[in-house]
Amino acid sequence: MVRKPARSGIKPDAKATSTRKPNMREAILAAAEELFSTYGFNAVSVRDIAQAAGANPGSVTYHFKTKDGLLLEIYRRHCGPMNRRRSELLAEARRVRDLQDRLEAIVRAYVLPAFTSGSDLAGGGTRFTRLRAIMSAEGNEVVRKIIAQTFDDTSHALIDAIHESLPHIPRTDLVWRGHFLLGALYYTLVTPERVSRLSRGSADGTNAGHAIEELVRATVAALQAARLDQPTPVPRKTASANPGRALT
Amino acid sequence: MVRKPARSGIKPDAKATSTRKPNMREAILAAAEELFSTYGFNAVSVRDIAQAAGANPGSVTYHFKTKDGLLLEIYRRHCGPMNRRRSELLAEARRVRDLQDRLEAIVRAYVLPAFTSGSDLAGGGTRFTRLRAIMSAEGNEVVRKIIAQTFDDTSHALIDAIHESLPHIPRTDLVWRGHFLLGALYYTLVTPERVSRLSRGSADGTNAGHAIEELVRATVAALQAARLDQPTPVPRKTASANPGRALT
DNA sequence: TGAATATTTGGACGACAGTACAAATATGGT
DNA sequence: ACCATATTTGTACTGTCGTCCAAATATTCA
Repeated sequence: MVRKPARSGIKPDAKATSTRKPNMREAILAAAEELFSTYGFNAVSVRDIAQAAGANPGSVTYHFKTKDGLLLEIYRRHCGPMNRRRSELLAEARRVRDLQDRLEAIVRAYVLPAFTSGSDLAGGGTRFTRLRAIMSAEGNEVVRKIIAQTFDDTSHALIDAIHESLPHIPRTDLVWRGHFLLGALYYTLVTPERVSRLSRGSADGTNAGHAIEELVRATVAALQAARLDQPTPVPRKTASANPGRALT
Repeated sequence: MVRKPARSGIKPDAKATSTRKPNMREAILAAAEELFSTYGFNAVSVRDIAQAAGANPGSVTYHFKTKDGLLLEIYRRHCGPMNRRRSELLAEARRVRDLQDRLEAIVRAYVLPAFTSGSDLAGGGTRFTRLRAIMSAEGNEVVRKIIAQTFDDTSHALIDAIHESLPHIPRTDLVWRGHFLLGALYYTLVTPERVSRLSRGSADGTNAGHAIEELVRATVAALQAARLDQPTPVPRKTASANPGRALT
C-alpha cells in the first residue's frame, strides 16, 4: 500500500456474541472492498487485506485463489442487486407521464443505485461505485470483461429509455451524454473534496444527497440540449489532435 | 507493468546513425509519459520505463532521483503551457458578445487545451490529460499537491468567468457543473472505447474532435439549467428513493 | 465420540520492486 | 591532447509482491 493504513477499525473482534460464525471469508471481502476502493487495486497488497481483516495471507489464497479472484467476487456481490434495482426504478420511471419528470426519474433510476446498495446500507453502494471508478482508470483486465458483460445492458436500457422520451435527439448524442453522466458520477466519488475546496466550503462534495441532486439536474438539462447549429463549424486547427490509435 | 515484458536481452544498438544527440533524458520522459498514461503510475516500473526508452534503469535515477520525481517533471512540463493557453483562450472568450456564444467559448477555453498541448502536437495534450485522469483515481500524493497548487487557479478562473455570464445561478451550482465537466472529460479519455461500443459503432470515442463538440454542447446546456424548483414547481414523488445519507 | 472435511496458520519460494553506487564511458572547453 | 565534468552502465542491496504448501487446528456429521 502506498500510504500507511493507520489501522482502520475493521477488526473482527467480539464476534462470538451474537453470531456463531466468524466467517473470515466475509471479513476478507469487506476489507478488500474498503482498501481497493480507497487506494486502488494495484496499490493494495494481499497482505494489507489480510491484516485489515485479521486474517492470514494464506487464507485469502484459500478462499479466492488469486488477487484477481478476490476482485471478481466483490464485483459479483454487487452487480446483481445494483442492476436489479436499476431495472425496477427504470420501469417505474417509464410510467411517469410528464416528460420533464420522466426524464428526471430515468436519470435517477440510473444514479441512485450507485449510491445505495441493496444489501449493504452503510454506504456500501458508494464504496463499490468508487471502486468501479478507480478500476476503470487502472484498467484491470478482469474488470473489463465484467463491465462489458454486465453493465452494458444497463447502459443500453438507460439510453433506450431516454431515447424514448427524447426521440428527436440522435441516439449517438444520448450515448455521449450518458457517458458524461457516468464520468461525472465517478469523478465525484473519486475526488469529492475537490468540490468542497473549489466552492470554498459552501458545498460538501462528500454529501451524497447533494451530489445526486446536482448531477440529476445537470444531466437532465444536458440530455435535452439540441444540436448546436454550428457557429464554429469545426474545432479550430489546434484541435487537430486526433489520436487515431487505440487508447487503453 | 502488468503483462510480462518477455525479457528480451537485446540491447539498444545502432543508435548513433542519424542523430548525434541521444538526449536520454527526453526519451525517458516520453516513455514514462506514454506508459504512465496507459497503465497507471503504480503498474509501471522504473525498469519498464528504462527499457522503453532504451536506457539503463540507473539512468532514470540519475536524471530524476526517484520515480515520483519523474512524475513530477512530467507534470511540470505540461502544466505551464496548458494553463497559459487556457488563460489566453479564456480572456478571448470573455470578450464575446452573445451570451450563448460566450458561454460556449468559455467552456471551449477550458476543454481545448486539455486535448492539444502547446509543445507536443501529436496527441501530447490528450496523453497528459489521460495521465491526470488516471492519477486522480490512483491518488498519488505528489500529484495531489500539484493539483491544488496549479489547477485550482484555472478552475476558479473558469467558474468565475461562467458566473459572470450566468450571474443568476448560484456559484455553488456552477462549481458542481464544472466538476462534472472535468469528470466527463477524464472519463472520455480513460475509456473512449466505451462510447464506440455503446453507440454500436456510430460514434468514435477516440475522436478528440467529436468528443470536444459533444462535451461542449452538453456542458453549456447543463450550465444554463435552472434549479429544479423553478421551471416545474410541482414536487414529485415518482422517484421514490430518498438519498440523504453521507458517503465515504 | 471419532473420522472426514474445512479452514487457518506460518513459513517458504522465486520474481520483481525502487534505489544506490562504483566503475566505465562520453562530452566539451582549453 | 588533456582534464574536468556529465552521463551511462552493470550490479547489488533491501524490501515486498503474489502464490504455494505442509502442518496445525477447527468444524461437521455418522
